[in-house]
Amino acid sequence: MIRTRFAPSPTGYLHIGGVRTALFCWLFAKKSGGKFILRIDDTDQQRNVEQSLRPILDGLRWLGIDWDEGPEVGGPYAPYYQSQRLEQHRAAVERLLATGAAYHDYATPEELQAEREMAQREKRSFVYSRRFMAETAEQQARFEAEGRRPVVRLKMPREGKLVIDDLVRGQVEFDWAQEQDHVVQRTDGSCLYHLASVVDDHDLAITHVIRAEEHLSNTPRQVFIARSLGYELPEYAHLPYVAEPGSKNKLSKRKLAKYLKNRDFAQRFEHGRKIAQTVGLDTTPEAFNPVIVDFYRQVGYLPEAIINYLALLGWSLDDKTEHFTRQELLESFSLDRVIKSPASFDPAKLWAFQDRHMQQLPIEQKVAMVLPYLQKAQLVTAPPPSNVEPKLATILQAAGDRIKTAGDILEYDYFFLPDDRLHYDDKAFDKRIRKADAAGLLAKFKNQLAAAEPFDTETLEKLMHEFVASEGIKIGRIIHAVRVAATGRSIGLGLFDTLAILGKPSCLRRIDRALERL
RNA sequence: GCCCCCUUCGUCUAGUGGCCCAGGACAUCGGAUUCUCAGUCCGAAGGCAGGGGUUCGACUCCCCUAGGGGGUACCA
Repeated sequence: MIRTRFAPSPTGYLHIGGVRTALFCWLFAKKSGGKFILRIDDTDQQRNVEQSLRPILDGLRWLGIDWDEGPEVGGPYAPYYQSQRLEQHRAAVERLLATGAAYHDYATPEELQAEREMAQREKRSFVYSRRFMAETAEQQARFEAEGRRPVVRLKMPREGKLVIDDLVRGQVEFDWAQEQDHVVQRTDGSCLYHLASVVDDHDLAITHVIRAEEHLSNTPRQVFIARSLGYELPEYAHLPYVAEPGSKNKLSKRKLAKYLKNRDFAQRFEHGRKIAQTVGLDTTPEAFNPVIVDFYRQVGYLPEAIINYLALLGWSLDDKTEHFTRQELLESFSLDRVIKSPASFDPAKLWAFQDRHMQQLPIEQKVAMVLPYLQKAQLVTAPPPSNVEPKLATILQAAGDRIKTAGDILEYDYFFLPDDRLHYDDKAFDKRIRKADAAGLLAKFKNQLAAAEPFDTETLEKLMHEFVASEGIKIGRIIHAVRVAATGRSIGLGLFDTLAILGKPSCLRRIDRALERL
């Protein structure tokens, strides 16, 4: 049984790169009927773990990356919080000490630093002299008499090689002599991450450690710990990290300002910000940032699109397949087709996936996605009046692929605004009505509309063509004017759909209002 | 400094010695279609980091250089 884990720290947000790692772990486990475990590495978090974890848990759930064991779902290997496993970590350190794989060290930081600098000056790698190593009680007593306090260090091998068969990188070799005698337990008795991680992975029966490549260099010390503890080694797979748009630096939440200089990034951000603001969300970089998964949830992206995009960020099936459902991913994913080099996050490409997945979404589901945005913008009450959902379905039908994220519905607020609260875009009004000298035509066309029966798309289209023919004008002269009069804007859905959805009374009132405005 | 990893169009990638004067996708730029917008269709431009080998033949194998990343913490 394959068991993989994702082990986030409770940082308060779910990073897009972290999601990619979680996704690969999830896919790998699930495709073979294994288990995906969520473990919380909260050893250095003092407070508010619950609160800092919330966005991570919610984000993963929203994306459909569900965990078989972990917070809120429990499991046979509980607890799944690293902070609740301290006893096991300490016990492991004791065993390391007992078998001679680790020792008490009484060197001061300054003494160590001096050795390090010496090594650097001599252009060789630093290896601790073990001058303050204490392996017996007598040695310990002597150092303690000098007022020194110990840490526990690994007694790493000083010869030979370690060969790791990494599932994405192939064979990677390390010289043991290059490794440090890393600290595993601090003076205050607390344990360090690598020790805790190895012990927890073993205790949770993790078979495959799939994680970011920043841990590749850390693997030797972890292998040493695991071996010394008599553990069977897990398989390792080190994933490349997700890089910034247009560079190979690691994607970072803190560099939003820099990323916004990238045109695509800025466009997607602006699009999202407009939506977030109209529904009253916090749009500070802390809360609203395209590097964080919440951004996409708030703007109304589809989890399926994000999953599809992220899966292809560092993995591919072949030279042409790009569109994957979750099920298809589960069927075709494999670690050996994971790329070794970092991949830049490209918001424009994510957008293209969003567009495609949205186009394929059935109307009823779009209605359900979009409705909350109208409610948050106070254009529709909650629960909605009975006519709203059918109306929304019609709008979405007419909108076709113009609505690319759920929040885009807010572009069409004019379908929900009372006629007397319709806002006119001044530029559009000026150009298409005032300068176009369209008042007379509008008034005439309004009379035609008043007589239209039934008031549906086909009838209105026919009406318009007859009108244009009888007036001997180009259709452009009237059609844009009508659009601006009815919606306040110069762009939108097909005009006849728009008018039909608005209904006759609204259309007439809005044209009147536009004429009065002149 | 030392160790490890990585390097194909702007970006994501296909490519495991001849199928490649390198294929697809996003983005870009043209053109067509439409009442605007979105889309759709057609087309264009754009790349094997550099240098040495090996080979009849190299994007593919080897070496070197350069660039990027990670580790080298009583961080995770």
